[in-house]
Amino acid sequence: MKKSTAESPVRERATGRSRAHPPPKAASAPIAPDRRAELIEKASRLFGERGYTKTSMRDISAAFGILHGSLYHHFGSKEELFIAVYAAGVDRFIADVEKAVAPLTDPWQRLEAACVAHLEALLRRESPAATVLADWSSTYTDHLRMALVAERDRYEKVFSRLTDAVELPDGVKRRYFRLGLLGALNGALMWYQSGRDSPATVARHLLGLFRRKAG
Amino acid sequence: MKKSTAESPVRERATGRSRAHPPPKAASAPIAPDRRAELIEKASRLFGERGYTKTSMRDISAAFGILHGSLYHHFGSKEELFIAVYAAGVDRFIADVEKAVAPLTDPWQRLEAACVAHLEALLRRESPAATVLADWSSTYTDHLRMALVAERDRYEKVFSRLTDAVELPDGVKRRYFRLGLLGALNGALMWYQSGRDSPATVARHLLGLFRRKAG
Amino acid sequence: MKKSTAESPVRERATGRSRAHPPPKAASAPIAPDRRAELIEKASRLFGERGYTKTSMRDISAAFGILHGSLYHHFGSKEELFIAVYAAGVDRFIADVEKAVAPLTDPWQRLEAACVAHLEALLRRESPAATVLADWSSTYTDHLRMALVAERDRYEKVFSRLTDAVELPDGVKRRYFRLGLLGALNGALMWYQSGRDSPATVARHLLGLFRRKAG
Amino acid sequence: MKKSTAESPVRERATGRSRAHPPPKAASAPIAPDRRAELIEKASRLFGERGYTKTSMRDISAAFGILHGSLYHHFGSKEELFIAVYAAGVDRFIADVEKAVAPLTDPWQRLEAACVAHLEALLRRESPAATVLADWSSTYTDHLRMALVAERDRYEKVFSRLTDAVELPDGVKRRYFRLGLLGALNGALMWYQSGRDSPATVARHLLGLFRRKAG
DNA sequence: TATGAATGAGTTTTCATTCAT
DNA sequence: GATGAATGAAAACTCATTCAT
Repeated sequence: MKKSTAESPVRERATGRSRAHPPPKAASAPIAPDRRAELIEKASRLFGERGYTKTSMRDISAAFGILHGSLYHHFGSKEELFIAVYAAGVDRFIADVEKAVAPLTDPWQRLEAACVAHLEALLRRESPAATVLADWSSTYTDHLRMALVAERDRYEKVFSRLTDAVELPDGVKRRYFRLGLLGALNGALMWYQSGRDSPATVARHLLGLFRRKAG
Repeated sequence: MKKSTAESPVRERATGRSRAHPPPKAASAPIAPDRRAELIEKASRLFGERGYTKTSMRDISAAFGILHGSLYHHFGSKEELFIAVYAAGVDRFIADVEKAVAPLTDPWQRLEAACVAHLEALLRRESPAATVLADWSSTYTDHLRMALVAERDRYEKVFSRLTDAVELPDGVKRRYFRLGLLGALNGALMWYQSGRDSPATVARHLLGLFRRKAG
Repeated sequence: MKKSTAESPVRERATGRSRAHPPPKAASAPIAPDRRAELIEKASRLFGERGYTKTSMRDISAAFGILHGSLYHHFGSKEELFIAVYAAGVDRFIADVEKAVAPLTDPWQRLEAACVAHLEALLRRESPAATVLADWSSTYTDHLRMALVAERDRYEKVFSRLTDAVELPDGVKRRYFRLGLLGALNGALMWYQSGRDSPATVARHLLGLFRRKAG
Repeated sequence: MKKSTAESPVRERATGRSRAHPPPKAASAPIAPDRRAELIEKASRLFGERGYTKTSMRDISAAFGILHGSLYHHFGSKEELFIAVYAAGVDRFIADVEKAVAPLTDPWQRLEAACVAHLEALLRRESPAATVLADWSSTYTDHLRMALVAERDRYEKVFSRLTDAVELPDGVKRRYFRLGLLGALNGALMWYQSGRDSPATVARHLLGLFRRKAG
């Protein structure tokens, strides 16, 4: 729902069906505006909660109120669906991070905002992207894994720009700085318990561990 | 349950190799010396490579040279087997870390040695413990997850002792320091590529990111 | 049923090309010129290559550039479509044979020309008629099988006229002569390999096996 | 049943499990002497009647009185089962032909006996081998087709020996003689109607069409 | 005529588990 | 301890067909 309107040009690419001819009869048919997007949304939640293997096409179709055979009208395979879901999740991560960063100019402030946005999105656990950005289960097919890696890289590229802008002490390799930071954040998926510090606080604290006074 | 109390009996059973001097074995029967340990070893490798869901009892029994029905003479269920395997993996992690740390006295040196040992064990990927210390797939049953968490905690307790000994700047919470560090290390599971830096080098560099001159 | 009576109207509809001089088309509407014939053509090729069961309505509609639901505007069912396709194939077989035979008068020469035409059409494999004239898969419904038999008979009638005209030695039953000859020819579907003798050569040689000097 | 005892050494190869160690405890366990052979027998009949695609694993398991999942205890896949069934059928064809031929010495008499045995086995339709020796549906996977071709060749080799022994007029290629003859016989699968001539009579008549007085 | 969505019954296959021998 | 047979539930996927728009 949230995402069915306009707002992110990214989704166009993510869903794959870039709609060559927009519905000309706009006024007459308010029927299914974007069943597909809705479906991705629902599947997202399930995959996010139960993981890839333990979420069956039956589960998804049931949640969507159709028979499982009918799912294949929309997606050719479970993998295809998962990739779409994942891509949508990455889109959202990127959007969140970019929105958080936009108004700021100081590199460290921008990075901090990004970490907060990242951790919040991660712990919201609305999409498997959350999980998969962090965890690397051996559960996937090679084919699937490759598609997922591509998506993950898409996100990391966004993150790289932020870590690259920051000033670091001599001898610190940017690559390890970035990967270490992301690792530290993503680890929270395993140990974070709501009730204690907020995601934002945790994110700030974790980033603090990596930050030096002067350099 | 059985294993959550004492802390050592578990290891005995699980790995079968933690005892320096072999049991007297005088009066008792010369039964199966350690089929069980062998089984755990084989299962370990499979679970480690393919993950829990994608490793079937058939696969394991085949690797062990028996029929899948026969596995149930050794372990009551797949979960039970997995927990044993996982516990054995944790044992090994602990053993590795403790061995690496033993000859040293300086806290930071000890921690560094531990990080190196940890990352090496992790990337060796010989056991699912590796994966599961790091990744938190939603693949498991609640029951299973609880058992696994207990094991993970067993390991983290060992790690805590080392991070607790280290001197940190004011304002750094030890908990986040520990979790951040472990997260950074475990993240390598996703991005480490043999051929570039060695696990040891990576571990040292990552730890370096968390280290301050004075305090 | 529809097609079993008259014998020619079927062909008209099926192939759409059996008419030497184009229909006057004066008064009538210039509707879809022959979408239907085009469809049959496309379906023909698919059924011919993959067989009845392994060719799905999806495949056909895709080859035709429409959605599978839309196929049902043209044909009420898969069986109906297949029968039409098959009938068109038989039409073509008949046309080929008759064209080959037309200029000749000597009975054996006419039969030989027919055999050549038959085998060439068969091995071109452009239509399931090819296959089905020869193979009798148990794949079909009773209903379908009956319709197909009727079509096959239509073809065999043409062939009968040619074998009946030929002079045979005493004691040779014409029925077995005809069926044996057709069997020998159709068998080539299984073993013919392009690159060796041409279909025409093979046909002549096979017919030769059935031919006696005097009688 | 018929085939579960001894009689054909061929079957050993056909079923593929040549039984390394014969059951030592012969006297004690008369339980399932050859479930596998029984299964092949049942499957044979079904495949023979309905064809490969239209016979489901469900059908087979039902006919055998077990659940469909249990079939996979005996055969790894439908294709594997079909190949076993087919091989068993070819075995029987070979056995029939060889038995019929054994007491005779005159080449033409031997060939005639073989044709009779062949056609009788074919029209008995007890196994898909019957069908597939004759029909070459495009229904099969490449993998399956190859396995089947190998089996068919095994049979044709037996037949070749018989056609090779016979004296033929000059100019008749033995290859086409053999293939033409088999084609003529196999064609009967499509048109034979019990009630008219017996298979033996038909076979003799068809062979007669290929036979010359002197040379 | 065509589309897009859905149906419902079917397919093969996988797998943890049980149990008599 | 091990075997071999079977269970039963679930999985992903296919496909002919229908129908409102």
